[in-house]
Amino acid sequence: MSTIPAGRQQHILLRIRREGTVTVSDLALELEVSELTIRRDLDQLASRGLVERTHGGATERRTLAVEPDYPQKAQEYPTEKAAIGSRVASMIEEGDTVYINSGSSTLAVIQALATEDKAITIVTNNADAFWACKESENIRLIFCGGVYRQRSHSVSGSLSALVINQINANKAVIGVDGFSPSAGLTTPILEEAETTRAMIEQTVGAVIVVAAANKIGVVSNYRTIGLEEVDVLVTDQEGGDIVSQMEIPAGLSILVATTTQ
Amino acid sequence: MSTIPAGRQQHILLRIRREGTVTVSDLALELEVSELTIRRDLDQLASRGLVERTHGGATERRTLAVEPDYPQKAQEYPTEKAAIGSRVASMIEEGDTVYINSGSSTLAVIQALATEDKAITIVTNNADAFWACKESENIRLIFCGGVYRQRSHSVSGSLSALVINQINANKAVIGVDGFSPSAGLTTPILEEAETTRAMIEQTVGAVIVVAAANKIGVVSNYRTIGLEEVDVLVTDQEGGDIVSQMEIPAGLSILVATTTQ
DNA sequence: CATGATACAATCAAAAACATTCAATTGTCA
DNA sequence: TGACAATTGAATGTTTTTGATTGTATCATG
Repeated sequence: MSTIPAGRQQHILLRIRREGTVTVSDLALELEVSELTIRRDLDQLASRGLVERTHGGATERRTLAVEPDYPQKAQEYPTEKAAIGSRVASMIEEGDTVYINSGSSTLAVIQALATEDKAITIVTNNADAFWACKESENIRLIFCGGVYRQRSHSVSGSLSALVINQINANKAVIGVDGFSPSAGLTTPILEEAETTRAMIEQTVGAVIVVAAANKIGVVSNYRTIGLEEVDVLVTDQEGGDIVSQMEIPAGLSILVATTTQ
Repeated sequence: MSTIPAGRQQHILLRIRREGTVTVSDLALELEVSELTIRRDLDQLASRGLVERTHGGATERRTLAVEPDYPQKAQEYPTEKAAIGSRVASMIEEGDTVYINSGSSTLAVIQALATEDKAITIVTNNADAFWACKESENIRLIFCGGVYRQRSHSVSGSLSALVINQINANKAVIGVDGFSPSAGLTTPILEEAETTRAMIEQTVGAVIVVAAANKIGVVSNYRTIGLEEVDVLVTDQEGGDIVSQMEIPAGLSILVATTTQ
């Protein structure tokens, strides 16, 4: 047992990390010093931001002081989107390189992939992908550069295309704001449309579109691609019903993700 | 048992690596020399950056050659870093385009800029910049593309350089893991060093380095640039004391950020 | 809301560790 | 052998750490 401050503090840190909290009196007994000394140790550790001081002891430091709180507003239909997400995730195999653009539906795909943690490469412009993949050891995450847009939590523009043009993927997961037989895939932001189009152009395999029911039949401002270039549409139960009454290209297959699985 | 200094110091290093901390008195007994000799050994090892000196002994040095475990390191010395952050932020003016690389110190700069919310453009590879700037209406945030590294919360590599080469900035805020008169600025990750160097090459104005005291005098694995290319070093009180005893280039000015403002 | 118990902050004196200086020892090279 | 540098340990005063003491703040009960 070290008798110097540094050794004591290291010991305290270990205990806090293992047990979550420690008390001054326990530590004083265990380390055979006065409680006053323990208090001074804890105060020092707290001033370095390594522990959080409490009355009578200390606790583990809460993660980051400011945690990103995006997910809330993005989750409008959480169960439906999660179902779509895991349905799409099941189509991605080990070794794949996948383009995934921005949007709450595609974020659900990233989250599903993150929990499965397969050895894949994700190329995305969705800024939320960072925290979604924070515990996925096997996922290689490549981020497009570009100008950040707060509203969509994503980057886009010519700088993004610069990066995308360097990378060929064998699958693309594309979220849209409008899915229509006549207008094709559409989004309300020009740069987003350009970035999405660049992704699809660099994809040699399946182009998978994810769209919940409230996007089906909708036409937004800017067109990315037509439905002819899409291989699969993954939607929810209600979306499937709407699509079944539409005229869609022959090569486009529809997958309905059921929430009760 | 070797009786020459080198052998003793080797032995000390082994013990520190195995046990985390060592005490002067233990080592003196074990190696059968006076405590004074042990202290001299530890001081030498510390000046080479191999151990961290403490009262009564020494501890493992965490900042050298080891990729930092981000969440742990992120908020060490929060007040000092916040002081450095706001000091640097005051040097950025409306209309500036600023390169900011990754690291906990530079994140503090971004946070300070985010609260001031001036009309500036930030170009960064730090993934935490997204949530840091989430309420800053006037800041234009451009993100470098590239491969994401979880440990440092940043992207780097050739894809980042691709984006950086398109953008000229008039200021650069650079965080480092090592600041040394002889070795210059150094970091433990090759790609980070390359990305940082690319940023500096694209900067026509002031290059501002931020480094807390525990980085001063430290040499890490990969060199980014020499001190001759740095215009300003912003550090904390303790760091200022250390730098004042170093030989630094004439063109490099030192700014000390005080916490008691 | 009062009250005892506990934890805390502030101050001070003793002990430990430290920096500094100087002399003694060792090893090396001319 | 003798000069020289490197290394080591002793002696000095200084700084840091520690625990005792005192009074104050906070907590958990009735």
